[in-house]
Amino acid sequence: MPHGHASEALTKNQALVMGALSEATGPLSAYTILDQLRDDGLRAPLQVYRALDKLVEFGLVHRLESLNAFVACRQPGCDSHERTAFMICDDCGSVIEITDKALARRLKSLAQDASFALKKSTIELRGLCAACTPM
Amino acid sequence: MPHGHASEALTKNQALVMGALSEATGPLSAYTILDQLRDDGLRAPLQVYRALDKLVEFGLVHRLESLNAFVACRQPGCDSHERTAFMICDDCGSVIEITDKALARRLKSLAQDASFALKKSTIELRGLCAACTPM
DNA sequence: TTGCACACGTTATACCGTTACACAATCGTG
DNA sequence: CACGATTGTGTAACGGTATAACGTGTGCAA
Repeated sequence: MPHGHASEALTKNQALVMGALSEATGPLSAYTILDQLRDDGLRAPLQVYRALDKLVEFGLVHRLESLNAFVACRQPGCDSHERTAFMICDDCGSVIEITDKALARRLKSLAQDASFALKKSTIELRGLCAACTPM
Repeated sequence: MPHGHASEALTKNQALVMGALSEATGPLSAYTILDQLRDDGLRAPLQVYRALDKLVEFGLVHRLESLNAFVACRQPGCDSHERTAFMICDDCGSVIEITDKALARRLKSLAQDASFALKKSTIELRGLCAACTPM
């Protein structure tokens, strides 16, 4: 199996959760995932949360803090997973995932100015996507 | 009749919740606030959440999405409340509140590039503050 | 073999937030 | 003033989010 994270050998539960997120068009909550996977043998929240923890760790899934939900990573390279920004449409729920070097630089610089050892950035922009913006 | 900002005439519950947050050294969860205010007559979560909603609306309090907690706004001017960034120490829980024009500009620009009508930015940086960073 | 690391399964519980309903105070306008 | 509209309040019940504390099984390395 080629390159990096994306080819981790996932366990059964991890694969099930990853599958649910990959097929979804938008973010899913852990409990929504659980409901979708009951027929596949998942019975308890913890089974989903454990899988999600690993998938986030592998860089395959992002957690959206402002939604308490999760999305599959859509980035090609999937690097800079810790500096990804999201635009979340309050109307249709769609999520745009972006990584921007200038933004990352600015955050890094701000952290340095404050002597803050930056580990992870949560950047979630709320508003209306192009399709949902009235003309 | 909201216009001032910082000197709003708060209702009783709002003042109680604001007081709890102002005295705290760090973020408080809604339930922690409730516990602290039981002796002052607050009995139910909703009383706290209603006050918090208003305080956030007034710009006196920030919600930290990645903590599910709330902090009193420490900014002098308290403008640009929708574009504030936070550095949250994973060790001691302290919160540094900053607003940065360059950062705000970059986010606005990214949103424009995506035709995204930006309403609110959630920017929460996790890591270690200066005091908690090993030398 | 023994110990360790890790995934898994289950129950119970804690924590976060809202819905629904009812009542009181306030305020603007006719 | 009287009326309705708005806003704040109080309570109970509930639903959504996440973890604690058990215990099991497996693979692997010392």
